[in-house]
Amino acid sequence: MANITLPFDQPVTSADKTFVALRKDIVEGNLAAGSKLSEADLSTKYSVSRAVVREAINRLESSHLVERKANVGARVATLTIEGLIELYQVRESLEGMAARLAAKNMTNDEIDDLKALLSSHFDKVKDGQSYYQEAGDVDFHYRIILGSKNKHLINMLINGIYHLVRMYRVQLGMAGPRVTTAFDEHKHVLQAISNRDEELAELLMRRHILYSKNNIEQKLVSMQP
Amino acid sequence: MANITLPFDQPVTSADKTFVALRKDIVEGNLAAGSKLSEADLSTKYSVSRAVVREAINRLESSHLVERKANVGARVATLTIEGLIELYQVRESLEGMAARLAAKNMTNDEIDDLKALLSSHFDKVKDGQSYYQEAGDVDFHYRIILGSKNKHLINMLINGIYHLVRMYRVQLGMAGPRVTTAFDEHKHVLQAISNRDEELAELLMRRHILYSKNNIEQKLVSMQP
DNA sequence: CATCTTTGTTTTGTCGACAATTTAGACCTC
DNA sequence: GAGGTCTAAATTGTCGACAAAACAAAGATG
Repeated sequence: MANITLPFDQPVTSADKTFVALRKDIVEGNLAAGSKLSEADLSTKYSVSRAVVREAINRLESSHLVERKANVGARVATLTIEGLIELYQVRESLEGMAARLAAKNMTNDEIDDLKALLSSHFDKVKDGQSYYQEAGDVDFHYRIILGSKNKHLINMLINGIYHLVRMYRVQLGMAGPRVTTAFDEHKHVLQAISNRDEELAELLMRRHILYSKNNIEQKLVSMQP
Repeated sequence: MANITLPFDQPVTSADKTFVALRKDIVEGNLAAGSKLSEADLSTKYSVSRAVVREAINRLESSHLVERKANVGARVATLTIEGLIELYQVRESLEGMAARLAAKNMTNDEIDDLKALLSSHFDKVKDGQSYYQEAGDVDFHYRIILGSKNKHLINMLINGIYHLVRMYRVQLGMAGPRVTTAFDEHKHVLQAISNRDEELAELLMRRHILYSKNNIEQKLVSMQP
């Protein structure tokens, strides 16, 4: 079986660090959505040369977090409802495939681990700790994506789309309920994977993401007319 | 022939041109798969500074055409059967979604245009001109991808995956038949889109790509044991 | 003989300066 | 006052030089 090169390479070079720092500031809204990114300003702000800022911005562009025009400059991506919908369409497609491949390629050990993780989530949900907002959900999806063992898929989702999703979540404040239902959905997806039912795993994952999209969309239109 | 050069911004800056030139040389095999990309060498070869070569390489990395390690350098992507399979899995997922969205979002005019294009293909196939190898197929898929009207999807496929697919096609010599069957598959996809049947459009597109993958895979294992 | 260290070379990473382009505002024309 | 043209400022693009890290070859040590 093809073994995957490790997913979490940590930042080593200066451009790496600036990239990560910038990404964090963008995702968390310290750099406002839609605002201009002046290379000179960022250069002084992060205490590095303009060259490394440029390289960082280039990578941010590949992550869909900034948009760039030749001879004009870069702007932080703007957040719109249409954009969110488009993003979730891509997610539905890719993560559905990830679930399908996970049903085929995850080892039994990996599946067992994931079951343990999910049941630890269940304990916390049961105890009334309404955690699950973020970390738990992300962790579950992460493992399935990695379980697909598909290099392109992993890279696109984890280095690409994922951070943009988080940017939407953070800045539009998706705390929301949907805790217990989402938990059940996760359980069913994992059950399908455990049964090696590729078709069902994909179907359930797609529905899970679709529900999630509808939920968020509904919230947004209700508070922003 | 309606060989449309697409509504994508053409290279303007020097780094853009170098990026396009490098991409071409990689896709067509002038720079061997797996070979090392020395910044200094490329700098002299393309008569630009090392800075622009670096920027071009960075973009090539986002296109999955080169792999890069910090403090070590960049290598042209290597072509393997596993890699090809993974690539087609992603294609199946994304282009399936593109077809679904095209069934929803393409205008009637766009659909009519595509019908005209396809019937012009039919004439050529009927006349025995075994064209269709490349341009026709690509053109058809392109239009559906664009018809999805999904920015992320379009960008991922056209700026990303697409060139890697072409690299595989060129370097592994996929001329192959599969002309008439592929043509029929295109016809049926378009029919579903015309009927605004999203579900069927996605299903048929996924099958079309899956068949294509199986076809290529079969060829590869027969000539490479 | 194998292994580790050292040292010199090559390659990548980072920097500051200059060139080219865009942008903003003053000025002119009608 | 609207519109256009020109100049000046600011910003991005490109370059060559230096710093730091990886690589390779020779020598030292057990």
